[in-house]
Amino acid sequence: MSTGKTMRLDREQIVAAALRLLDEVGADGLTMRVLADALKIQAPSLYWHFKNKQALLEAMADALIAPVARTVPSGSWQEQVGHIAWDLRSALLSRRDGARVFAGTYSINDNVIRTSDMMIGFLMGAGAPARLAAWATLTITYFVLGFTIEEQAAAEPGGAEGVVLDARRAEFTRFVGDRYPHAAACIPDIFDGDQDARFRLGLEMQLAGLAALLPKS
Amino acid sequence: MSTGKTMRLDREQIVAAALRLLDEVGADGLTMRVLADALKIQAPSLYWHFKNKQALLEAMADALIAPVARTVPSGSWQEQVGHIAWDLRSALLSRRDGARVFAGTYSINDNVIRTSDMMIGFLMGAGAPARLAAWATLTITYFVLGFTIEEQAAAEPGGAEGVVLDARRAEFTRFVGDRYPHAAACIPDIFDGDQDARFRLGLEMQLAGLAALLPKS
DNA sequence: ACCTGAACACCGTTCAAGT
DNA sequence: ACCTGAACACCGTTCAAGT
Repeated sequence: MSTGKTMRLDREQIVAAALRLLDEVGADGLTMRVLADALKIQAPSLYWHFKNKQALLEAMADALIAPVARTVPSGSWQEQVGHIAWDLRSALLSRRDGARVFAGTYSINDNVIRTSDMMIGFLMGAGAPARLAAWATLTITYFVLGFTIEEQAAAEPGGAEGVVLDARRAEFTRFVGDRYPHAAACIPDIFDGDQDARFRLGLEMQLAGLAALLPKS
Repeated sequence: MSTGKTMRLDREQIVAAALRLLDEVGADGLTMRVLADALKIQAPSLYWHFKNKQALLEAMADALIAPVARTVPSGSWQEQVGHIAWDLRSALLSRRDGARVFAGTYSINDNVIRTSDMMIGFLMGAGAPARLAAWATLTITYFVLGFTIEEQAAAEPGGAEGVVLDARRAEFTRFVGDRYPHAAACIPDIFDGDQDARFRLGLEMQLAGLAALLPKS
């Protein structure tokens, strides 16, 4: 039970440690040596458990979204699909750089299939043919990933609150100058920090688009 | 005019060479040393022109989408926005790993602002308030990026045609087993290779969603 | 079965120095 | 102004060897 000195490691413990470490050092800081240090082993030992770093990252990605789509949400198909999308985003947000790590592996794992299967099922239940259900599921996933990667990038480092966001806003404003009036008019909205509201709007857009493509019943 | 031996380099030539090299070696193969070799200089020389590799990648990203939104498309706002989206995808497709390189920098550059400005303008012309125009532009950009990254990843290496796709299909099928009937029913559609048709559908979904969120006029 | 020590073939980057 | 040579502090990964 207590952390004995001669405890052998298994894959699960390594993945858990790697995810914990991710919060501390970020995706770029998570090297095999740093992870090995945290586990009090030598870096080559990790290669007994995982054939390479990519395999470790895939296991991390799998674990990251393990909580998603664990229960079957009720309500309209919009509520059901929306529920999974919110679930996925919050799973990715649960670790620093979670979305980047997840997208970087773009692996096929058990939890990703389970989640997709559920979303496809909801869409079919709404009357979508297989083709639309499959492709729309991909499209919605791209949206959630792209959104969350950017969200975490904007939040990034130890810097105080919105310091990164302010810097980017200044850079953006400088670039825009007075040459791009439409973009200039949107600066307050582009750098609005209410991520939940933005996500909700993007998701609404996906669901409304989907509704429009559903065959008339 | 001819390639003299003592020609000095400028940033533009380096970026052009880097993009050319990208097609040969891919994003992972594009190291500072390899690029320097191709330019017949030493790696540290590159740091006179670019403060680091990230800055070089940003210049590449800028150059990559320079052709996008070069003329003002006509037609309905759906056609206008759609035109930019297709333009963006084909610019990213023009180089191996183009979408990955572009997304990886997620830099603010002149061409990105020009493109966004145009799209925002079209949406405002369609009656969207600034907030919707800005956020929808981001959402559509996420879609194009996510889609094209996956598209290029599926096409990837020197392998014959659809060999990577077939391997992934086999892996996917194995994972699905008989536990996920909805996903299983979609396998032919998920691994359908007609990327243009998929892109068209995803784009239609974005535009239909957008239309639904536009204030009634 | 699980881990170490030593090494290989790389990276990006710096810096003094050359022309 | 532009480039080189040499070096630094890292990477991921391999492999024989230990227990």
